[in-house]
Amino acid sequence: MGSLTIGKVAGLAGVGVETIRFYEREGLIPKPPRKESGYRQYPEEAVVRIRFIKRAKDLGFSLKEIREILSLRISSEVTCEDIRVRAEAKISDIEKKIGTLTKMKRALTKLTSACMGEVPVSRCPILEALEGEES
Amino acid sequence: MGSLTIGKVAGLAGVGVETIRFYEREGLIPKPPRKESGYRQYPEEAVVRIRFIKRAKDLGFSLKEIREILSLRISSEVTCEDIRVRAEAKISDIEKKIGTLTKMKRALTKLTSACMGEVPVSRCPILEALEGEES
DNA sequence: CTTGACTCCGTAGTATGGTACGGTCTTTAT
DNA sequence: ATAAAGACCGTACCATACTACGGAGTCAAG
Repeated sequence: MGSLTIGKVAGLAGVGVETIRFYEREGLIPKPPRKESGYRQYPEEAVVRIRFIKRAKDLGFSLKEIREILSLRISSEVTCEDIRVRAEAKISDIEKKIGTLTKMKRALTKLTSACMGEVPVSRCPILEALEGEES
Repeated sequence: MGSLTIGKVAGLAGVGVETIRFYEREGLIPKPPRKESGYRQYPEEAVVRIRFIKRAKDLGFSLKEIREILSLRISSEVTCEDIRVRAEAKISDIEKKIGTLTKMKRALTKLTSACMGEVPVSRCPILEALEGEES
């Protein structure tokens, strides 16, 4: 108990076994301890971590960025100042994404109301909603 | 005037010329009219559309999904009902993304406060903040 | 009226993020 | 005790989204 095989972790996290081995090679998850047989033994936390990776990927973060985000933790090797600066940079990335998504949502909502017959649409509201933006 | 070369569009949209030709092949942007020489002539709207594609990509939408979003417009070929249904599905995707980003942001903010010396952090707040979630 | 920057096209190559294969060893359920 | 299911490994393959190449034609500034 308190230790899962790779297949269990994969099932719980909703990914394939090969994906977990891939993430291990890529340094996104720590190498777990092994049994004498060589089988990997994961703590339950591994599931949480893999689910996090999955979500972050859906949000447009690359594995490289995710690795960076995951490495943001307090340790003796990095200064707090350094962590703060990097975390703040990620926060601002995230805020930008939220802002753009909010605009897209408003545009789509406008489209649905137009479809309810409330407004005649001359141009594409999806494109209009994002006009005049700097990336 | 009112018509741009592919290079101009690329510059204004912040992508390469080859990317635009690629998007055209993939059906993400309409085929523009040509001069007798064969040169593409883009309306200024093309820039807006390409910038939209760029942003949507950053937010984790695939080109396939972006093509779908961009095809959501009122025309004689699709019923309003159909558009409404598809737009609402996209809206709910977007809301989910916003929700997850908001959680990530809160987690990172917590991390920065911890770094300001306010709280001692025992476990990783980034992972904790997303615990117990279903995708 | 030349010359350098830009366009055309098809095809090939690259980076990212997996996914599959296949042969061998381990675990587990009957 | 045995067989099916699952794990091990390296390597190869795949889809997505570009990016580069090369040879030829076009445009526009001096």
